[in-house]
Amino acid sequence: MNSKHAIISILKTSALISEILLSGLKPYEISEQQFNVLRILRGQKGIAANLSTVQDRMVHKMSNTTRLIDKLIQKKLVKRNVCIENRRKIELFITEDGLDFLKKIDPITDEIEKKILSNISSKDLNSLISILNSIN
Amino acid sequence: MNSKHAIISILKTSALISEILLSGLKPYEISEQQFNVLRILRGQKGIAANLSTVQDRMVHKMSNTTRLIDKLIQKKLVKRNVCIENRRKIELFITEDGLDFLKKIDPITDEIEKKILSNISSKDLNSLISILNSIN
DNA sequence: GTAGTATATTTGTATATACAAATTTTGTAT
DNA sequence: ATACAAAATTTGTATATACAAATATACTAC
Repeated sequence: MNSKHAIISILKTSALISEILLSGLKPYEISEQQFNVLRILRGQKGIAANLSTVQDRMVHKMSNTTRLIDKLIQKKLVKRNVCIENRRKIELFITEDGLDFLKKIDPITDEIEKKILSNISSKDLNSLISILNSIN
Repeated sequence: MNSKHAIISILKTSALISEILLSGLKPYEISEQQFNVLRILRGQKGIAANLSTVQDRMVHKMSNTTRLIDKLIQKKLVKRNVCIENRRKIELFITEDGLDFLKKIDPITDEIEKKILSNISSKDLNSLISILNSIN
């Protein structure tokens, strides 16, 4: 009974957050997934990431990360090299343009995220995080 | 700081749940959204639902519910009539086939949902639900 | 009743995602 | 070395979703 409620609450809340975030990203012409990948690459702090690493860390494990990254490369936000030690792998980096781009968007998403959670006490926020983390 | 963690936890948990549910639905060749609409129509208990009503209740407010419902009609799981009092509106019903179909899938999703949340105490489950509901 | 506006849904088209098969490279056993 | 299997990514194709414009009907004021 309750599990059904919980599941629906999680899915609905997530969909709501995605919609709000997406509308914030829209003026910048970047999709939620592209934005997500860009932040993963920034998190690497200069260390190369393979495609499969990126895929593992993505929120949505999608089946076509190659083409998603193609888009980011077209926009010059990401660079792609073939890995020398293992030519099957590729190495992905965020570019300077990519870092600048994120810096521009950071305050917007920060504000959206705070606003969405503004009703929640910080105690509840911590409970929420720990309960959710015990699901994964 | 914490809001970012919470947001990511919600999005990731939701994506995980969707993936697991989707893999459970796959043998039945129905998408998560189609399944969602079907359950909304069942919830109407025989009362007609308009397209816009369905859209409002959907987890993901998508822009093309017409074609999603076309698929359900092709499969004979849903019926569509033009509303007589207001010919702009349409009336949607779940069919007997649709009800049978859901009855077949219910135990599967029930089990998946329980399994996903099996680590969570019922006290935590209630906290989770109430915190999430205060976001929407 | 006509014009203008609002409502509800549908359609055209572009983009995104899913799935399976193909490609390229590497590792392993013989 | 050769054949075979595994790993990492890419590509072809089908389906799903997003967005804007179009259609159809109803409502309102004049």
